[in-house]
This record gives sequence, structure tokens and C-alpha cells, in this order.
Amino acid sequence: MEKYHHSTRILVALDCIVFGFDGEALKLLLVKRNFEPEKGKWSLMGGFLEENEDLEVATNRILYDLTGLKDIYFEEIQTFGKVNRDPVERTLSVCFFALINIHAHDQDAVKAQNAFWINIENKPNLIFDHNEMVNVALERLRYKAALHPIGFELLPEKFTIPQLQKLYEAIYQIPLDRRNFSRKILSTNLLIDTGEKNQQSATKKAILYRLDKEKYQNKFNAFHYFISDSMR
Amino acid sequence: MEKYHHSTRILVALDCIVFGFDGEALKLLLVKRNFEPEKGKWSLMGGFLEENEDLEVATNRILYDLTGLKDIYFEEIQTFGKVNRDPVERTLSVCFFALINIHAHDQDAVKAQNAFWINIENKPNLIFDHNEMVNVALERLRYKAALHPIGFELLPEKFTIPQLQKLYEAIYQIPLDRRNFSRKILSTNLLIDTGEKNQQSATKKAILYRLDKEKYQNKFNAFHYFISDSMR
DNA sequence: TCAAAAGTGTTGAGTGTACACCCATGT
DNA sequence: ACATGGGTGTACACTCAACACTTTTGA
Repeated sequence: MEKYHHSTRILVALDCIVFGFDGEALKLLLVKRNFEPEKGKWSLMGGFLEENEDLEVATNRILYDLTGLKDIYFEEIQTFGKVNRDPVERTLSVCFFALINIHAHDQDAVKAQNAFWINIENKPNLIFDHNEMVNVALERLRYKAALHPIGFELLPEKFTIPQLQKLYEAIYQIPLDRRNFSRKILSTNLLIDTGEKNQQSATKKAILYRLDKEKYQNKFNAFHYFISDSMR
Repeated sequence: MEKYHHSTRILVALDCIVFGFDGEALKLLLVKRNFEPEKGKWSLMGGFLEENEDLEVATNRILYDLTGLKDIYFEEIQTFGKVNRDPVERTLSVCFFALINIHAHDQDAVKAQNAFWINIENKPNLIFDHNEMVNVALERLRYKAALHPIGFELLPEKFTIPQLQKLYEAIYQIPLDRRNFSRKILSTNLLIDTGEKNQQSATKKAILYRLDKEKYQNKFNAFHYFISDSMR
């Protein structure tokens, strides 16, 4: 290990993949850059780590600037560190993804950043290594959502089981059986019947549920837990 | 987003949690520091990211310097970025864990770094935030090993099923049923019978298997795959 | 011949999957 | 009345957990 002063100090950026769900498709919040470098092209939302700022604080700052929301669910994915990943100057990028309720964000904040919600199937080409970041993020989302109940983070506070099913179908791009899905979700006991029904539906109105936040915390890891008891 | 030159450039370190298994207990390769800062105390093995070095290259360099091994299995865990985590100067730490066959490493390299294998239950107190890093790494190892066949990375090329079982028992600190474990492992079809038997055993000699590396690559994600078909 | 470790077999309980059926709503 | 979407029920197949039993080896 070298002495501290021998080593190089480098720029540290944070880049964020923001996922949303509009009821039909999985969406990404992407920035049409009106600033240099690569002005006019698409990129992820990002920023630089500041001098006296914890990494986690910087993440929250960037998410807040973009969406106007606090307490967003986010998760670090990976730190990207190829020497030439940023052509202007060597920059490390700590990359994370965030899940937000697409209806709750501050539209003015999004406009101010020149950001837009884009269907994940229509994702434009992004600058630098941002395409790879999105790929890794999507993979991680799929992995995580299969094992832990993070899907709820993308829905409004009150939601129906069919809505939740559509979300999972959008994430995995596969059809799911309505009846088995319902039973599986209800068997987690994470949902509380609000007594209300979804008035938007044209046919039978679905029950609106909300998340049991206490159980959500406790069961977060137990959701599909490991060493599946099966081996004991 | 600011202009590049407005932002601070900071030191970037890499810290590595090296896991090993001696047949009985899970072990960590820790460094008794014979250099400043915190000379005389215990820490993880680490180093600084160099000027024209990809992050991944730096990881391999650090692992090679410590163990004399190449092509080690490793995985990034998290980047630690609290402002005051390093009292000498602000330093970001990209943290990862590695799994190695404890019998294959270069003992001279380890000695040169003043590193020692320590039972995970006897882990001494470590400097800075290295204790937290070990906690996160162990959690991640447990998570990952339950879903993917990474345990093999800790064993010699040829190994027996009882050895593999002891490894899992060491990782999770729980007893496993011999008969069910054996069937479960064999049902993955990842093991190839070498025709040889473990000569060390005092009683009945167990069959030595080796990993089917091709299937290992293909099945890595399928091992315990998601959206467990159960929902289709 | 006996103890200890390794390998194979079996069974009941529980879970998941693929269905069928019924209910509520607006046109 | 009927089409559409939401909610509940059921049977079969499969998997897992908890066992018993047999085989191999060295002392």
C-alpha cells in the first residue's frame, strides 16, 4: 500500500437509473442534455460528489433535485471505473437505481432538469457507459423484485392486485396467471384491504390494498428466504 | 450538474474481504498493519486506485499481490463514502469480496503482506469502517451462496459432498441434513464423479467430485431461479 | 466385530400449477 | 343479456423434510 500522497485523486460522479410504472409499461427517467459535454444527447441523471458530502447524502440530493421526493427507495448497483469511460476527464461513477411512484413526483423539478419518462423498450442510445448501467440496473431490478417485495415502491399508496400483476408482467415481460398471482401475493400477508375499490375500472371494481409497512420491514428478507429451510 | 472543474477530486481506495475455508471454519485473510496509518492494528487488504488503471484491473492487482493467484472469483459489494471514514484524508473505498481455495494461495505473498488467516468467529477489531465492510460482505456471501453455486470457489478442485456440506454449515452456522443435502446438490448435475475417493478419511472414503465448469457457467443464474416458474 | 462416516431409499406433508367456476359492472 | 374483468375453489403433480437402512473402512 502506498502512502496517501502518492496516489491520484479523481472525480467521483453519481449516476441514477430511475424506474417508474404508469400502469402499463416500465419507464425510465432520462435526461435530454441541455449542457456540455454531449449536449443534445440522452443520459442518465447524475451529479458529482461534493467536498463535504457523504456518498449517501449525495444520492438523496440528486434524487431530490430530479423528482422533488425524499425517502425514495434506492440501491447501489456498481461503481464504474474504466479509465476512459468519460472522455473529458477520468471520472468514477457510483451507480444506483431508484424506484418511485410515477404519479407522485414533482413535474416542475423533472422539467427543470429536462428529464422525460421513456418506455424501457424505446430507450434511446445514451452517452458514455450509461447504456451498460441501464442494463445492469434492469437485471438487478429483476433479480431483486423476484426475491423481495420491492415492487410496491413503484405503485401508488393504494393499489389493486391486478395493477401489481401488470407491474410484474412489465418487469419480466411474461404473462402471469391471474389466480395464482393473487393467491401468492395475498399469502405474504403484506397487503391490507382498505375497504375501498378502484372506481376507474369499467367492469368489476378491484379491491384497493395498501402495504403493511411494519410487516414489509420485517419480512423484507424473509420474502423468499434462502437456504430454503429445505436443506436443514 | 456542475462543470467538471468545479468538483472535488478525491482519493479512491479498494478494500477486499478475502474468504477461505479450511475444512472446518470460514476464514478471513486479514492484515496486521506494519505501516502507517494505524500501524499495528488489523485491517482489510487494500490499495489505491492508480492513475491509468481500470477499477477492475486494480482489484485483480490487489488480489494478486496478496495471494499470488489470478482469475479469482470476486464481486463488488458496495462503495463506502462517508466524509470522515478515513481520518487522514477523505477516501472513497470500493469494497469487494473474494473467494479463494485456501490451499492454493502463495504463502510467501501472504507473509510479505503480513496477512493471516483468521477464523471468522475470532475476527479482531478492524480499523476505520472495515468492521462494517466485513459484516456486509458476510451477509452478501450468505445471500449469494444460497441462490448460486459459488461455494465451490472455496474448495479444492476435487472435493467430496461431505466437505461441501461442512462449508455450507460454516457459512450459515446451522447443521444440515446429510442425506437431503447430498440429494439436493447432486440434483443440480453440477458435479462430476472423478472415480477417485478421498483417501484421508478414517472410515468410509467419500467420492471425490469436480465441478462441471460448463454447466456451472450456464446454470449460474438458473441455480435457484426467480419468479420461480410458480407464478406463470 | 464394532464404531463412525458415507451412500441410498421411502413416505407424508405441503406447495405450486393448471384449471373451472362464480360475481360485479357498464353498455 | 352479455362481455369483460375480478375473486374464489379444487385436484393433481411435484418437491421437501424426516426418517430408516445399508455399505465401507480402520481399529
